[in-house]
Amino acid sequence: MSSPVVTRFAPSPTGFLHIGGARTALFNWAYARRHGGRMLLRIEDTDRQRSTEPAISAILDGLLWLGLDWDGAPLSQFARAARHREIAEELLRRGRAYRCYCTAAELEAMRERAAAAGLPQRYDGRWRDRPESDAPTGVAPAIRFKAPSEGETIIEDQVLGRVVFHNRELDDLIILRSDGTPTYNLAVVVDDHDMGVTHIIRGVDHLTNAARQSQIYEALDWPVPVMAHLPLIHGPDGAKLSKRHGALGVDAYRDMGYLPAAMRNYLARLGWSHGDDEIFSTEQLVEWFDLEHVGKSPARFDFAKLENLNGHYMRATADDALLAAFVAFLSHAPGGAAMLARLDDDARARLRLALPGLKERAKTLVELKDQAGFLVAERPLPLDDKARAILDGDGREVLTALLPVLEQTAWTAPALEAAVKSFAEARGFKLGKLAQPLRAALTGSSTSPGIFDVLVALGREESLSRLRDQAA
RNA sequence: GCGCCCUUCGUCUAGAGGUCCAGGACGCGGCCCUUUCACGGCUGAAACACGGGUUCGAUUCCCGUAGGGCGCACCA
Repeated sequence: MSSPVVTRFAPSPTGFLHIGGARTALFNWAYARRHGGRMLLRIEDTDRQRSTEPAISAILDGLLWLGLDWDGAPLSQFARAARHREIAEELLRRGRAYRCYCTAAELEAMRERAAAAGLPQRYDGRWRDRPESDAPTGVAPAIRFKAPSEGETIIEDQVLGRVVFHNRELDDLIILRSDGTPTYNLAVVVDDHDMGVTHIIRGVDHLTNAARQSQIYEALDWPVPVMAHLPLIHGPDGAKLSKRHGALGVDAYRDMGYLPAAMRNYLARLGWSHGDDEIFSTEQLVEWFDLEHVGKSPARFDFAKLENLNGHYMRATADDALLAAFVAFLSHAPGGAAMLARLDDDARARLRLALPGLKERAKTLVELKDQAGFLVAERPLPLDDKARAILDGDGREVLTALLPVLEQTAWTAPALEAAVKSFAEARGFKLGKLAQPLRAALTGSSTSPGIFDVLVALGREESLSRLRDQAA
């Protein structure tokens, strides 16, 4: 095989694709692409209670929106339960697993006793060496892995380095539930092996699992994949990411008006670096990505930086592409439908004209939407407080005087600018004194893009009639 | 509680024993540009958690301490 690297992203479909998962997927994706390998997708849906169909599509949609694709069809872990059971039996045959007849209540009591005594809460191995003849009747057994009780299990982690676990710290975990369904650690090992996964890149929350899984690989005489555990993403306060921070689905970021390219760039930079490079394309990411430069410490999610980066991408995106992205954004963004409904071909053409000026100051698509509102707003134009104050001042007077000048001017930005400038000079005004009421009357807002671009974008008739409305 | 992991400006990070009185980016302050807001340019404040070692020399290696995180389910 010429492309030996196989990575996988293995979310459990119990909710949306959150930001940490998105980054894990990105790293797996980048690593696979970097090495000309494949990234597989596996849905860890063995928990039938919590796994849902909507969650699966939310995750797939999230990946697609982010621009991350995978190789082959997504694999359902649940569908492979028979194979997992088969391997559990194999472990039993090899003497590396045993049946445990403990009841839930018994295990609970065991944990409570350990906690009360200040001891580690582990299974005490009471069925480990007990003969089957002791089996109580009427109790369906679970199958436990017979973990080595001495020595150490070592993970040569590509991010963390060598991590040593003392085997006495790791108890005999259940690999097959009493109802015959596999448990996470068994399923993961079997699937990763069967799928030919060579590199496991996931969050550090799986580090302990890595040790247990490594033991299972060894018991099966299977090669252990290369492992890399990524530090988690924290909230701005350093604590766990909560809903009010960034623990949102990627769809929430989409609705906040962030561009996928900016998200990719930001996420890649969170915990990974390539020297001092801050802004880089996805192609560069693929070219540069490595595990050596993934940091070991958790990173805090910083919206301010994401926003700044998004601004860069807004400006860097070609007008037509940005327009397309914006229209797509409107179709699902809160309040976007109303604007979309008013965005006929005519309005779209104006928007396209105004875009170069608009995108300079919009850091997100949401801001773009707000700032482009005047292009499709119904008349009479709603005015914000500041715009109203300007017009209620001497704004109307200025407009009235300026109107005839505009009516006689060629309708291009430079011509309009020249005309307004010479008018200002003749009157002894500062340009701002003219620009402010113009802007207020045309956009209903005191903060907006270049006023001459606005005039052009709106078109001669629309502009003049709006100005007449407000001057009257 | 037990185990494991982490620790450079407020934040993301560069740094792989001398090149570091620690560099970049975001954010923040100032100045410039400017009709507003942005953009851009210049500039300022801002960090090697603490304590021991090792070494001629530690941000960089080792050991503690403190702080933080993750894990400890018949969840994944």
